[in-house]
Amino acid sequence: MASKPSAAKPPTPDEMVDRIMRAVAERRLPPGTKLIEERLAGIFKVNRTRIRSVLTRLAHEGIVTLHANRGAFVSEPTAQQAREVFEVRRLLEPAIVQTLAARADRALESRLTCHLQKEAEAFAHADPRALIRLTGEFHLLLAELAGNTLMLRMLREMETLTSLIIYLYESPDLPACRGNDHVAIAAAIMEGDGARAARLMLAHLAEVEAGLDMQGKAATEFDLADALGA
Amino acid sequence: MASKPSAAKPPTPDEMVDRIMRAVAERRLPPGTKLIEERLAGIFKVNRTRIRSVLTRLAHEGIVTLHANRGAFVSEPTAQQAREVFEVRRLLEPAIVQTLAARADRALESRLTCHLQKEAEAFAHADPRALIRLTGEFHLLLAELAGNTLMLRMLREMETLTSLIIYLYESPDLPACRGNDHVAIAAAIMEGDGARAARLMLAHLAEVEAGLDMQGKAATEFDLADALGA
DNA sequence: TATAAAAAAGTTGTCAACAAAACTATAAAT
DNA sequence: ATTTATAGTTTTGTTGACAACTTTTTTATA
Repeated sequence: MASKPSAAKPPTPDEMVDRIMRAVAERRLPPGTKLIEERLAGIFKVNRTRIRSVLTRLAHEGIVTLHANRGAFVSEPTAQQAREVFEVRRLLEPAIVQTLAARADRALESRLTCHLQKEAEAFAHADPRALIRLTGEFHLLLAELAGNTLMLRMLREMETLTSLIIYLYESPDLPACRGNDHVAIAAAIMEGDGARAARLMLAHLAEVEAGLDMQGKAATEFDLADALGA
Repeated sequence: MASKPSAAKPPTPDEMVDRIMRAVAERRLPPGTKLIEERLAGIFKVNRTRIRSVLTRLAHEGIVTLHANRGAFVSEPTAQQAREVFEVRRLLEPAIVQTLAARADRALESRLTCHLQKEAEAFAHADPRALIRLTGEFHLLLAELAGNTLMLRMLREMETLTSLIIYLYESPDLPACRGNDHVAIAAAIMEGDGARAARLMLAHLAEVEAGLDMQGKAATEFDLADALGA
């Protein structure tokens, strides 16, 4: 009876941010989607003012783009922005796994194996939405286990951006991290081999980035701008 | 006549964010300061609604902390948060200078030498406020020159946090980067010696962090919490 | 039919007033 | 003298209305 009351409690701003971020990460809100304030207010049963602050926050994280007098849209990262995201991730995430390998214990192992099992299940059940979410959350789990909340926050943001980037630039192959990269990285961590874990993570990120085609869409946008400016 | 009209144009949200961030970085707004919405609205000649969104943004960057029904305060980073900031900076900034060293050219050199000259002048004129600002801006200049806007944004945020951290935890010696570290780093960059530049930057950050005393204040806070919880 | 102007609808930006909560000062009581 | 209760003040949180701007639809004209 209490599972889904029609008149639900109003969600906190954090919950709304999370739900929108998740929707973006799971690609239920593709890049370019317009986010109408009143519509969202209706969905969350909340005043427009609240939505406004939520959109401000999302815009600050780059997940949403605000156009003056025109509203909020799910961001469409440019190729340049995409490269920047991967550049930062290549600096942070290898360091994270190296740290984790140095202090690998039972609790950490169980968290990792538990997550990898979920990924395997999603793959086995051919549940692409869950798989997309889980492959992203693997990276966040590592950051969380490393215990640096600042870094976790930054990576959460970049992970969502990465989801948009993959949506925009990936060749049709669906899953971002489809190989067994995650398994190999986790194994290196649990064996305490930090250097190998870091190397594998770097290669993993490079592979994902290499799987993108950053010419197509971004190029047309630039051409358009040039054409109008000339 | 147009230099400072009493009825000035209303500043944009970005300008207000910048001005508050700068005031925090220059320590005119010390940690713990309460930021009263109506007061700010009066100062900027702007509606309270605008101030509200500005404070939301600053809170999202961690420079300001929001307490429900109690308002906005300039953040007082904990020792834990301080360590996290330096951990991330140690990962990003050496990489930045390494990149710069690889593509050092005339334009880059002139930007660097120009900035170092300003630092020297501020030091010579014994202008601590300018010196504090400039030492912080040196790190931002490097990020800007590296051309990664995402990283620049992150470092801007962390630089301001660092200013708060130094205020809270540094032993009485004033300037954060008082040595000639910046000069040495810039020299290594301009000589194209990326490895040395990275090593110097890492040492520089470690030195600044080592100059902090993260026991005192944070310890009392934790003790208080423990005492009340027991 | 195609193009351009004009009207209508929809959405965002701004504001001021009100409600709720927290803080301060004063007074009463132990 | 210290604590507790109470009233008053300040500040934040919320709401609804309206103005300004965009987009869409309709209408008029070539």
